[in-house]
Amino acid sequence: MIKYRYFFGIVELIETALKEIERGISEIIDRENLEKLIKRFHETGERYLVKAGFDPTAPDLHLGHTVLIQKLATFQKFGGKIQFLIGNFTAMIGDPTGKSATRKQLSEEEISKNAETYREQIFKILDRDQTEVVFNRDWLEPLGASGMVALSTTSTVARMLERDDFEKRYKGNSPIAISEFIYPLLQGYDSVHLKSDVELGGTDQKFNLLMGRTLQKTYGVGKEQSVLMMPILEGLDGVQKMSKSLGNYIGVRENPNDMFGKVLSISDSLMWRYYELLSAKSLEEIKILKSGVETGKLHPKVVKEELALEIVTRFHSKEEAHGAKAHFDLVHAKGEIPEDIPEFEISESPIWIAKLLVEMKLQKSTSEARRSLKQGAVKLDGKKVADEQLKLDNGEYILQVGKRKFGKAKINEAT
RNA sequence: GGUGAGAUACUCAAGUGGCCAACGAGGGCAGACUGUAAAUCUGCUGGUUUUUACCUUCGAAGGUUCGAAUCCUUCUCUCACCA
Repeated sequence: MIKYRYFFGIVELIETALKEIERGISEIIDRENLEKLIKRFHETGERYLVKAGFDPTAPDLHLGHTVLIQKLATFQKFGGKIQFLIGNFTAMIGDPTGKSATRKQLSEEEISKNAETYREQIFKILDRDQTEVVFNRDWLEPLGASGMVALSTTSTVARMLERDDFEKRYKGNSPIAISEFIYPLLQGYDSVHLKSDVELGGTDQKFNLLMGRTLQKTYGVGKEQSVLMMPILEGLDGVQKMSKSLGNYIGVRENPNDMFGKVLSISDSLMWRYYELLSAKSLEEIKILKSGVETGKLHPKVVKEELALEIVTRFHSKEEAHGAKAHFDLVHAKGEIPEDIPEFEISESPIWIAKLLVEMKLQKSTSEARRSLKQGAVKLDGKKVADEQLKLDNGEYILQVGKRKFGKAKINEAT
């Protein structure tokens, strides 16, 4: 970046940086501060500190997280040094944001295990040299009870109740744990300790992010962080946010076939949202695709496939992405049976088909299996099963429930 | 600490002695139509080696009754108001 200094004026450089950084964001607080930081970088080469925190509440990162991580990568290009904060302390409390109920607490082992995988995964996107991975237990634990009390005097219950989700729960007679009040304070204190210049988070984090500014002021850090909020990526259902606990997510470590299939299963309208927040394509290119679909020149499915290819390529490889597409076409478009379906050895013969489906984990209970059979949702070797009393003898069979659940059964009577 | 209200299936929410495995809505699953999209229509949505039957569920444990999600007692938890 620096070398272009000789060709462009500094004002243009700052403008370019800001434009890139602001692409797709939902809100920025204290933009002037950010501008100053970028300017300082260009003049002196001094980097500014950009913090983003993640609570290791599940073992894998998903595409929702990568929206933020990609923005961090953008910051790295424009003079930001990333403070990648793993909330191994705050995860024990559970962020109350957006929740309608108190979160379950996680055990220490779970948290540290999850934290480790986070650390591995982020460097698929981030530059290692400009990233510092920090754990908030390192300073929150030593804070101790007295430090906590001091910290909690900086805010009031009334202030906490300003928050929508708390207010709703409070009015709706749902419980709010005291620890949940502590959460924003701790997150804010992280910014005090790290002396962050910028903090990045989801829009739903606004309250917590602003707490960082407030506390930096209260504790006399000498600066107040700019706050950049990213929109929340909707999950596969298109309604609720992508989240591990809701199960509507695409994990970055999922295999290419699943990843591809999941992207293709999102609705057409949601596809544009994913393009906006996840694609490396420029806004211009996306606009062209969109108008192509609107005028009927492009089939939406083709456009969606392109998105799926891009995403799979990012986390795997180009070859694997095309392999996944081929697999998808074979299985779904042509209605054929995939080759890598789970196999089960069954040692009971003859076995009632409903029971077999449960053994193969294609159905949860024989009652459920029975219902599926009645509805004609079960296929045996590609043919619909009409007889719900059917029993199968020794042999190999391919079972299918609905469109997506497959399994191969090897029935061998125990001798 | 006192008083009052409440706890029903994945979620919300009916049901106040038998017609209750429990209305309805959302969600989910499946079928039709499609592009494994959306929208729409239809069916299902506690369990059981077999289902016009049986078993277990309405915060927990006891009790009354031929019979309880419904009545009584105790307990646990939540909320509100008061202090």
